[in-house]
Amino acid sequence: MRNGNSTESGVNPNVSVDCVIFGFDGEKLKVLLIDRGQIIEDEDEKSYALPGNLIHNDENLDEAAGRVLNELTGLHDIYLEQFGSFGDPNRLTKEEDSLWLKSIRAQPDARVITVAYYSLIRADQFELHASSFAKEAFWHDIEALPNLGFDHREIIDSALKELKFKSKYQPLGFELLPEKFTLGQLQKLYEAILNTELDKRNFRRKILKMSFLVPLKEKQIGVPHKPARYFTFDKEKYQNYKSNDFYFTL
Amino acid sequence: MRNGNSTESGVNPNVSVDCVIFGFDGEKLKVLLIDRGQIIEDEDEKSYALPGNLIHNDENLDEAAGRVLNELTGLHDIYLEQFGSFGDPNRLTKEEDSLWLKSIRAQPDARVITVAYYSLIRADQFELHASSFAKEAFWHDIEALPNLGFDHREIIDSALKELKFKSKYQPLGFELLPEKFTLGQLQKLYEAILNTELDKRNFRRKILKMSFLVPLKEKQIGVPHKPARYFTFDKEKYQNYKSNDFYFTL
DNA sequence: ACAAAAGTGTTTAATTTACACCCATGT
DNA sequence: ACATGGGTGTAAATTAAACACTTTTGT
Repeated sequence: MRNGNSTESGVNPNVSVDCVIFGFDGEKLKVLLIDRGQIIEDEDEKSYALPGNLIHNDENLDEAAGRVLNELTGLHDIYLEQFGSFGDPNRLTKEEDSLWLKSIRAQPDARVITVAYYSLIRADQFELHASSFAKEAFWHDIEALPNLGFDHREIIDSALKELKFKSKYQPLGFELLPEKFTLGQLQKLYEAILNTELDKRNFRRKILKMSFLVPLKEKQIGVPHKPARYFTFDKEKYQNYKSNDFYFTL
Repeated sequence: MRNGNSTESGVNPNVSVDCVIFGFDGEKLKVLLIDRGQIIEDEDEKSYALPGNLIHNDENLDEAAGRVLNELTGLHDIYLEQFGSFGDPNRLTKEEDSLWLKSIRAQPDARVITVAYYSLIRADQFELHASSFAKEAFWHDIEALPNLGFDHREIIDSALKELKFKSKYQPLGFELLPEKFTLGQLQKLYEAILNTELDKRNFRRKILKMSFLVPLKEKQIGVPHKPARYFTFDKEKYQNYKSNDFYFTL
């Protein structure tokens, strides 16, 4: 069967990483996709992909994920969490995908298993700069995803499931949130992830009881309503919370 | 750097699977290890390993894990759950490990990332039959592990963490338990995993309220105390429970 | 008769849920 | 003045925690 010989120096032909970057714009959840710049005869057939690529032999998996994400989208210093590996032997066999692989890979038919990572960032706080084989990097609504290459739909579904799970069973990490935020924004984020509405008073009470949110003096300015107080994470207390396992009812 | 060329037909030189099989003997948690049969000058330096090996190019990861586990230990039809991938470039560089790899692998210096699986079974309900490069397969107490090759210590720690987490946040699956069991046995299992003592009455009330445990007519026989009723899982109700996410306070 | 684990309820404390009004700001 | 989201408390229902005695069997 298909198998990998190494010709690209230091690139491992059989192992890739893929990044599912969730973005929150204050209202809705998005995913970061790339356009591989293929020219397709039938426009409706156009497909997009997650930022991902083969690993190098001298880097570990986390490093590879960070590097690949940076190379394709310009994002850097994003906390990435591994959530699964996908290795169906047929995951690369869509017609379009294999054409595309032929155009960029030394061994386009090699068996590839991919290690998948996810993160959650503020969509509007990071600039995207597509490069390498990414013609464009852009946010797409998490509902109604476009055609995706490979098994990337499945990978996104799996990442979303993981994100939902994690958000209920442990607090969203400071890694995943902007330095300062209002409780309203935080609630909207949880609502977007869990796809439900939450009671404002109960939400605030519970999230504050955990006491790793610290109020800042700063408040919103220029908003056409009572300005909300900003909060930030106390990383130490947050770590304590994370190590004692606990549950979280919103 | 080290990189894989394929010479073993169909074997992928860069991707392996490792299985952390937890066994419960009614009292304590064990892990299934293999003896690779190395002759070591200094007996104290002897090291063991998890059952694991390279994948084939025509099988998916779950299949590979099942196959490899069977080849090395004789276990078959064990439900295996993927919980992480390990890919430090230096994970294969212990002196003894690389000697051993030279003796069994076509490309002993290839970069290998491993996809790890775990399971939990009754230690006394399965017969072990070591074969392939496993000279012996045996249960070892989870406390005080012996020297282990590669990064297998780290992989076991990670699996145990996952098992603890899962056991608190969703019920242990029927996949992981014998067909019939008493509530006392089930409680002992939870106590072994969580490494705590639980209140008998509270435990029974809570676990029964979930109602996927169904009482059988059958009771223990030959025990020198009041015989306990056997229970079994109702798989349908259990699946419902699993899909609605929920929490579980023991 | 004794040892050993099975089986069973109640009381108290903590947590969760549902719910409505005033406040500060920009336009 | 009005529209917008911020901010706040309480009562009722549910859930969690602590705790002790009787039962059934084998030896």
